[in-house]
Amino acid sequence: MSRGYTLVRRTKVDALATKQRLLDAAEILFLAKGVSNTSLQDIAREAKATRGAVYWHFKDKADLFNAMMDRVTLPLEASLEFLAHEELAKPLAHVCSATRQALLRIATDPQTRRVFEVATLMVEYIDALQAIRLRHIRVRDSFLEHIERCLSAAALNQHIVLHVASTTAAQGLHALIDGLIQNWLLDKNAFDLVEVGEQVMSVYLAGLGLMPED
Amino acid sequence: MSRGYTLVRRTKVDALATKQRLLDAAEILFLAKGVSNTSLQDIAREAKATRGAVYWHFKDKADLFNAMMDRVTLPLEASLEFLAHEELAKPLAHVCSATRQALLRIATDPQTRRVFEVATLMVEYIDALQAIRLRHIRVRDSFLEHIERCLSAAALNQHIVLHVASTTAAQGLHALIDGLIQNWLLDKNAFDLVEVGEQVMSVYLAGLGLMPED
DNA sequence: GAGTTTACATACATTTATGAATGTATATTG
DNA sequence: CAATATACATTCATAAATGTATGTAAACTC
Repeated sequence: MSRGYTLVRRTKVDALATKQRLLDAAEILFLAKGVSNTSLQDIAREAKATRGAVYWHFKDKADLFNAMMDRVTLPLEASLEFLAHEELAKPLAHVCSATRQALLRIATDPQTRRVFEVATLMVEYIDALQAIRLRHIRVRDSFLEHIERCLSAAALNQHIVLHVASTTAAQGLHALIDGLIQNWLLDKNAFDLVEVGEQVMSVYLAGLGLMPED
Repeated sequence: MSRGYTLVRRTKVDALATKQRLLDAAEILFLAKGVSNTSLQDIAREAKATRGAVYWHFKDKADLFNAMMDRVTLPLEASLEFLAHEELAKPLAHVCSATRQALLRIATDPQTRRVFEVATLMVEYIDALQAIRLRHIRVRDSFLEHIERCLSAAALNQHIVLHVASTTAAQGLHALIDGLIQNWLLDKNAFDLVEVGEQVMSVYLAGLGLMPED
């Protein structure tokens, strides 16, 4: 039964564009209506495509979700990885500026903010999406390791002994930043993320007995 | 068409018991499969009832969800309210012990932990459930106010000036505890919630320039 | 330039959740 | 003790989402 198929010409570049449009649409809709409340139909429509396109590019919704996350988190992880291998003359200043960068990015880059907000507020950490929980844990752990090394190095540099175990110190710093981000996402008018972030972090570092390096 | 209805006797007490069983079932299933992935059918079955019972006691899933939250958070909020009106001879010790209590409760009381975990990881903050987001914000704000008053009072008592604005100081402390809880829920084997909580909090308070009161 | 693959669009079958409607036996009330 | 309300259980109709299967035209390959 041959009925009117609309003329199209799809090159590889077009296909990639379609894929990105689908991911863009997913971001928007996931944020607006929640992940499980958004159907693949919705996504296709928003991207001006059909479910056929969705199923061509992705196995299912979980796969699409993961791809959406990857688009933002993989670059972030890569830059973290880079930072981790950097030589650290001023480890403390390094942690501070890296954190500042992260907060600034979340506060100013719409895509990053969208995806973070989806990941923290608009998705359920069910089995089918366990990849994100595991990745979340993995990223956190490598982040913790990095912070811990920096704090230890800073303590050594400044000839002091941290007031608590370096692992604990790192966990606290991470919780502080993480908690701040979550709270900010919950209500963005409550405070200035970057400003407050810097201040409370220096409070915490002072509490550890560390002096600012700059 | 009169066909075998199973004999039952339902008194008001029974009805309340049924309602509680439904809420218990919801807690378990929401935690295991996520809120939106759990049907009212599932809940009824787990509670050894039918959807008829669910719709009798609750308007819909959102209503049931809110009732489940209320069962745990209303008592918590009440005790917070109580603390807020308490006379504060030792404001800092008070904040510390209240926080300790909270962490201990989350770490040891299964129901509290379940509901917190559902609220942070297993639910999407969609419009239909906006009540929880609003409540979350409301509870946080009253909590922040309380902390801020305590920190200001402590600073006054100790004749010092906080290193940052009291609002900011409170936001940091809250983010620290909140972030710690979230991280612990994400992976309970990563660290001891109560132990690490106490340590990082004292680090933070020291950073503010405050001495322990006890 | 014929064949194959790509990149979708469309159609179909199945499952599933929901809300409303209705049935009904017991409890409660006047 | 008769009437009514309670506390469900059952049934029904509908809507919606998913995955798969299939159609198809343009792009790519040799």
